[in-house]
Amino acid sequence: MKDTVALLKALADPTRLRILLLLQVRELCVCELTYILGMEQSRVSHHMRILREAGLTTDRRQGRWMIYRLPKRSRAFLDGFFASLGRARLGSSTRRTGDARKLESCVRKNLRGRACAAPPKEARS
Amino acid sequence: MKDTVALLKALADPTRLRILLLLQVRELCVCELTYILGMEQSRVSHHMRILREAGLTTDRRQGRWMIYRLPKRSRAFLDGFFASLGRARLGSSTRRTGDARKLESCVRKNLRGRACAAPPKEARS
DNA sequence: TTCATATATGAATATATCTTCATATATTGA
DNA sequence: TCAATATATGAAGATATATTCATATATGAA
Repeated sequence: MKDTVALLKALADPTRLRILLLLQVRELCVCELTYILGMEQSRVSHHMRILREAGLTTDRRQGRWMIYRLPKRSRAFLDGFFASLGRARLGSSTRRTGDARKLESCVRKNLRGRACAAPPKEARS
Repeated sequence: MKDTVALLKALADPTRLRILLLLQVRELCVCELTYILGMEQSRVSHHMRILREAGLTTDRRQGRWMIYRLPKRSRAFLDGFFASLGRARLGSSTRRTGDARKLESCVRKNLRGRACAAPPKEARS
């Protein structure tokens, strides 16, 4: 029960849901998430800690970047979990916030280590 | 997204999870829940308001009692939702807390209107 | 109407969670 | 080694949530 509540608390936050939806598409470093979410780096890191401690994500260091991803078990769990919520609830609203679009631009332009340092809440120049 | 987060917040609480698991078995009035959970009546009522506003429960008045139950849609939703969490997580721990046992004693002895008034955190005399 | 029971609710407090700021650590490259 | 970049983290402040206490409302029965 305690574990379940802890897991649900980790999931019951809009920022963390956004992060999980993004990680379903692709593994991401903190600076990419910072760029996509338009938030401060420390804020993102704090959320990543909560996700990690809930067992939802794993990370590995790659050079200066810390890469977060969904391990297989989380991926399977989240598929079922989001399905139980009704995927219409989440998928569409993600696109609405532009997360998906920004993620694509990270992928396309390989922004890691470049636009990452851009100030939050701004589009890249 | 906002709706989803609100729903998850309603679910991410141990007391409310206990209540939902109990309502999966049987509709219950507040005094029965107060007895089973061993909590103050106002505390239970506050939680019931949150569950109601999240659309998870409905209620009807029956005499002096307010009866809460899971409408069909919630029942279906919760089946899927709990399944996605892995039912081992919840079912067993509910029995451990004795909720199931106390619920049975409510059912068996038809305690509504009798043991309901018993002070919380005590077994009936 | 008056009393007892069942429930709801506002307000105060307690507690938990989130965000921000400052700063520490780790890595890379000059 | 020094500087720059990427990330983590402790602490303070801000905000949200939960609990308790007092009290209001509604019902049924005497």
